[in-house]
Amino acid sequence: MVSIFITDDHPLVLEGLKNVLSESEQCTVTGCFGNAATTLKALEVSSPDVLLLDINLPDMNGIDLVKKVKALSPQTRIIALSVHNEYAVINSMFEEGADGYIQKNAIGEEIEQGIRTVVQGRKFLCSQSTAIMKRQEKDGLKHVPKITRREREILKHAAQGLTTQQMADLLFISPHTVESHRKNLMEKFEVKNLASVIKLAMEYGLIPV
Amino acid sequence: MVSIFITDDHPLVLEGLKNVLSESEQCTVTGCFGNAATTLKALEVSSPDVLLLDINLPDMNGIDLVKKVKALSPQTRIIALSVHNEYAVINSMFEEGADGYIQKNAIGEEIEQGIRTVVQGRKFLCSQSTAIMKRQEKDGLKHVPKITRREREILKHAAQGLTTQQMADLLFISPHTVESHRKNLMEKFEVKNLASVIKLAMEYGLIPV
DNA sequence: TTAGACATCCCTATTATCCGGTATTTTAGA
DNA sequence: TCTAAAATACCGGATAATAGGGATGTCTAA
Repeated sequence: MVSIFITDDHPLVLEGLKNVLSESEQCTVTGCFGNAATTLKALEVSSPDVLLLDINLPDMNGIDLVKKVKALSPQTRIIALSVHNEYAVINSMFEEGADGYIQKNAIGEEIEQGIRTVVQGRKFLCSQSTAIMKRQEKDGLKHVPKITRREREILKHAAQGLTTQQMADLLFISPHTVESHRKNLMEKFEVKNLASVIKLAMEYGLIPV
Repeated sequence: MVSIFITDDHPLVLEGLKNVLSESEQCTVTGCFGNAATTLKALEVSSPDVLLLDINLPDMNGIDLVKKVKALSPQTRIIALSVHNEYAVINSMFEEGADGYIQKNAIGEEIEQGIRTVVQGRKFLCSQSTAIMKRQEKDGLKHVPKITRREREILKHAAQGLTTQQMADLLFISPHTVESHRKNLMEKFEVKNLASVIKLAMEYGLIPV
């Protein structure tokens, strides 16, 4: 019997997952959580075989969460669930220790198949994500950029429409410094202007809404 | 007995909704759809009492879809489902004829409550959205801006990082024209630079991923 | 058929952004 | 612990975007 934790902030998805898995003979859902904090707390006391993990939770970003989960419970296989389907996100997830990646618009059977695959110690990708991985191997970012605290701050304010001068005044630093951070952001995202940085950062869930 | 159509591109959510509603004595799900096209086709031949409608479908934006549904089946009450929770989106939905708005992280009971409310001819808002509506009444946009085809095109290319000159070359128009469209976009979104236009447009689902 | 929206084009300041650097302070690894 | 790397901060010149005007032909829905 495969024990399973499910973490998702949408009760409806949680309901759907429980429903799908209840039909399976080999699985048993031993825990359901709505955010990162309760999931991590639960992992301190018990380790399921598989964790179905929504990587767009309100209280932590997916990459950091996967890392923490692996540290707490190394033997637990992690299947990342996401509405997004981007090469960089998928790649980063696997680098951090995820064992599977399934898009949320996948059908129930793929979830079961994913669970079977990861408990055997193999990696799993849903069909749509497999397609993306094949197609986008050349263009686009390879990973979700790791940005610093200060850069995240600049990013947030820039997305709100603040100018360099306004950010400088707000953070008590020189406008040149703000420009420097912005430049680094553009380099990390491999684009030529801040508008596309913001687009990518939003797709990657790096800008809190 | 209240007949219900459900439209959502995530099978798991569909599963969760069906599950929640199957427990209710008064409701019966008479149709499930995964996109706008099949939903509209079904509405041509039958009209449910209530349509639970995900407004972030792959093939049509929510505002246009609600308008089309109302035109096809005026007596059907529409409850919009969305992961987003923005004043402008909610407001625009109601203007287009929606009867309810429920965030996808709502619990099952709120869905049932919403259905009961709209069949009585009243409007329904889930608790989180009610909070947003109260809080953000003053600042921010009142509606999702209606943008033209050309503006949408400029928006898309700008989000990809193209400069004015590059867009002009691509679309065989003068750079002045591109600047004009961009200026109009900033006016419609009531912001002072294109970066925040892109942020808002993404939040509103106006930029195809 | 006629107003209104749309798409197009133009001008001039002003301002912000982008780019190529460098310097100082933290952080983390050997 | 010491050192290398990363993060943070700063500068000046070139380029691009924004503000705030205005104008014209076309298409479209009332």
